[in-house]
Amino acid sequence: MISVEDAMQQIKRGVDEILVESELIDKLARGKPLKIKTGFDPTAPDLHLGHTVLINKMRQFQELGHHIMFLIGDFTGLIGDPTGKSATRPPLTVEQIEENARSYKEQVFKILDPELTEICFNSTWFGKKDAADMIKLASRHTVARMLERDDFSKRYKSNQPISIHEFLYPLVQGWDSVEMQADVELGGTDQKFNLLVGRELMKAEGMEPQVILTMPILEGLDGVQKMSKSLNNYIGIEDPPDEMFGKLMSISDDLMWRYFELLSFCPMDEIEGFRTEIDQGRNPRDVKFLLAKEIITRFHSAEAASKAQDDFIARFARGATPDEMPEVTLKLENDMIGVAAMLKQAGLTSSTSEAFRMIKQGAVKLDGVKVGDKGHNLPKGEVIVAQVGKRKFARVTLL
RNA sequence: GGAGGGGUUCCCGAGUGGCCAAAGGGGGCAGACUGUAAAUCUGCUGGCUCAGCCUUCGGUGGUUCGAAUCCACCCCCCUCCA
Repeated sequence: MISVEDAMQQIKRGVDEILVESELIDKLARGKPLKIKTGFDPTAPDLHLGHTVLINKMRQFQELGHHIMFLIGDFTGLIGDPTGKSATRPPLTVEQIEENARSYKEQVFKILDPELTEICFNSTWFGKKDAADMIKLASRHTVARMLERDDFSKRYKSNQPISIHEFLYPLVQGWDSVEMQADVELGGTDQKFNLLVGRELMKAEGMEPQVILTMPILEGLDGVQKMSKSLNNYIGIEDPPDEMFGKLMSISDDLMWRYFELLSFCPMDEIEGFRTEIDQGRNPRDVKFLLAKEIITRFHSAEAASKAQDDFIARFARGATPDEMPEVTLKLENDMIGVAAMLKQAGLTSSTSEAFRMIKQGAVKLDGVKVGDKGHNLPKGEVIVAQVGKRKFARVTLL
């Protein structure tokens, strides 16, 4: 086993905050595997790289020999998560939760070692609690303390409603730590309050409190807002290799360093070496290649990563059309079809109007030749490669 | 329960009878420049059989030659009071 100092140095990578650091050092110094808890919603997991920041940290602990406890909050899921007051989420059924858990494993085990990961469900202990137990749990915390939480206090001050049961969620999450006897709980920075409640409850139970370790929320492809599906600035871990490659290449150089720190397993001193090389004239693009390949290797394979890079170079560095693209067959009603109608039907533009606009802007190419005439017609029987912008292609057969 | 304010195109937000498919900003898309970078600049940003036509301004009816704009009723949201 490596020294406590070395372990700490690795653990600190990318971390936002460790509370309390000295306690973590003490725990590590005992030389026994620590119980590392991380909780996830039981909602349908469609993980993107932002989620993997946390999972990567779990893996790191795993590599350091600690015991990973992957908690699925199915009990809370059965009630329905109230966060986000605009829409009350429908409670999940037991079947849905089981399905989601299966899906979680499939995705998460691309990073974690299944042999060394324990999957837990908080319904195991909360399912047995009755109303009196819950009231007792509720009595463990005060309203004033709850209002310390930033989003609660903001809502309270601005007269936004806060449902009573929302106060119960931090307590439920905290109690999970008691049941699991967690040594460390990992979470996003937005979870800090909830994680601290876990410490309080453990202390009240006479246990040694968990150390909490928060990870930053990863910025999306725009480099500013958090990575999320709804902002469409994400890279899904199930994205195809070419798409992952393209998305990773499109991030800014600044963001690349951030991604290296939080998404790569490459040692920090090596990453610092890349910085030096770029300062000395190395093309940042080539370093970005390394990042893209590492990530695609993780979620697909080394072969897929190499191929994605080759395709990328062929397509963008040399301007070739990709050899794999959607095949579309259109059945024509007449002998001819207008370009705009064809683009829409082939799914390359969302409407005919948009197709006209794209043509006007010089974004449309057929077999590599720019289309200038928006009234251009194509005869039946043609097979052409249609392109809109730099990235959208389709091989269209007109029947 | 009472008093007041508001619902406009993806979002924010102007517009208070015709010049409004609707200012401005954001976002998005495209083009130039590149490393498909970022930043910057330019253009576009409801739909269609696209120099023309059709449908939009919470909903339904009405006034008018003509309504996002005026009237009636309804629905929803917010603020203050209880």
